[in-house]
Amino acid sequence: MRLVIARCSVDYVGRLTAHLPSALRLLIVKADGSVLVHSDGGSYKPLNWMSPPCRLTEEPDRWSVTNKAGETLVITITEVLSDTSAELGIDPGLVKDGVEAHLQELLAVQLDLLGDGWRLVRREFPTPIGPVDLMCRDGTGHSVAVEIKRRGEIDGVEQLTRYLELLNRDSRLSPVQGIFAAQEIKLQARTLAEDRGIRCVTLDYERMRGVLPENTLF
Amino acid sequence: MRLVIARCSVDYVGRLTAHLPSALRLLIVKADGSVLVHSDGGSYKPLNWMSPPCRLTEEPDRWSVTNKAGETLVITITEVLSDTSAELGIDPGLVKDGVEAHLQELLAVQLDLLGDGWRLVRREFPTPIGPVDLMCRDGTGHSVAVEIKRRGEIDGVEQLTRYLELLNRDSRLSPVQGIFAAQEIKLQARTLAEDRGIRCVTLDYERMRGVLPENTLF
DNA sequence: TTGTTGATTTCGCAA
DNA sequence: TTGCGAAGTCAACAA
Repeated sequence: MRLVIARCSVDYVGRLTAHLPSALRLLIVKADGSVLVHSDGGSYKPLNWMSPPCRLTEEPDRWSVTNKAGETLVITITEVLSDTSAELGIDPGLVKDGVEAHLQELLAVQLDLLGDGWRLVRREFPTPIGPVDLMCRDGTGHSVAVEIKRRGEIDGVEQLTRYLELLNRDSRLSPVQGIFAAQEIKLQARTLAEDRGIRCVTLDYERMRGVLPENTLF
Repeated sequence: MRLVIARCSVDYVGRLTAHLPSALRLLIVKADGSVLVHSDGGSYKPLNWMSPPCRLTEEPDRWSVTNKAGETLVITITEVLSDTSAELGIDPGLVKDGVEAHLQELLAVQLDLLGDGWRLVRREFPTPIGPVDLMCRDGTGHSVAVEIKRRGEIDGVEQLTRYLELLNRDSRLSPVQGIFAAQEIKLQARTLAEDRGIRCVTLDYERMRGVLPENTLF
C-alpha cells in the first residue's frame, strides 16, 4: 500500500464524468492497483476512485488509471507533501453477525413466533422471479410465504406482493398468505402491507438469538 | 488527517456485530473524527469504520470510537509501524455530470423524442406518494406520466405503476398513460412494464446532450 | 457470465 | 429531522 499526500486535481470519465478542482488530498494505491482519492472529511467513500482490476500509469505530475471497461481516472499532481509505502499482507477478513441471513436462520427454527403448529416447507423457496425467504404451512395447513428484512421498507412489500401474486396462480399452493417480518418496519411499509392483507411481524434479534429452538433442546 | 499503519484487531458493535482478527492495516482518522480501517485490497470500502459525527478516545493500545446512537468501534493495537499527520484543509468537492437529473432536464426539453405535439405539464409533478419525473400531455391532450431512470429495473416499473394507479383516480387527469424511459432497460423490467401497458423508451444520453432543443435554437 | 438481493449501504434533496 | 430515491452504488451468492 502506498500513501501519497499531494495537491492534485482529478478527472474521471466512465459511467459518468466527474471533476475535482485542485486541493490537498490523500491518494491511496493498494496492492491490487486500485486507487482511492480521499479528502479530510465526508464518510468512508472516497471523493473519487478506480476499483480493481485496473492499471496505473505514472508520470511525474500525472497518474492515469484505466480499467478494462475503458473508464479512466486522471490525477494531475502539482505538489507532493509525502509519499510512503508499507507492506500489509493479506487481510484475514471480517466476521459479521446480525445480518438478514441470521434472522432467516433463526426464524426458520422458531416458527412458533408466527403461530402454533407451523411447519417449514423450505428456506429460499425458488420461484421464477426469485427465492421466497421462508415458505411455510400454518396450523391449518395453508401456505404462507414469509419475506424477511432487517429493515422493512416499501420495496420489501412490493417484492413479497410479486411472489404472492405468482404463488397464488399455483393451484397446489393457493391460497398463499403473506408475512412481512423485519427487525424494524417503517409505517409506510406496514400500511401498504396491511392494505394488501399481508401480516407484519416485528422480530427481536437479540431475543431470537438467545432462544434455542424447542426441537434442539434435547 | 492522521495515518497510522498498525497491527490491530477491530470490534464493531452497532447495527450489527463484526470482528476483525489481528493484522497489519491502515487506520485513517479524519478531521471530523471519523475513522476508517483499510486493508491492502478489496474496494474503496473500508473493512470497518465509524462515520461522523463520532468521538475517538485514545489509549496507547486501544482506540474507542463512539457515535450518538451508541455504536462503538474498538481498535486494539499491538504494534505501530508509522503514525503521521497532515493538514489537508476543506475540499472544494466533486462536480458530476451524466446522472439521472441530467436525463430529466434533457428529456424535458426534447419531448419530441416521445411523440409529436407533446407538451410538458411539470417536472417533479407532486403526488402524495412522491414526485412523478415528468408529467406531460401527448398530441391528443391525454396525460402521460414519465418515469426516468439511468438504468431501468423492476423497481422503477413498480414505482411508475404506483403513480399511475394513484393518478388514474383523479378524474381531471384520467386516463393517464405511463412511459418508462432509461438509458438501458433490463429485459425483466421491460417485460413487466409492457405487460402493464407501460411504454418503454431507451434514451441516448450522448445524443440527447448533443441536441439543442428546437425552442432554444433561435 | 449473468442476474438478483443485501448493505453498519452512503448521499443528496426536499418537506 | 425525517423520508425517499439515486448511486460510477459495491459485493455476495445462485443459476
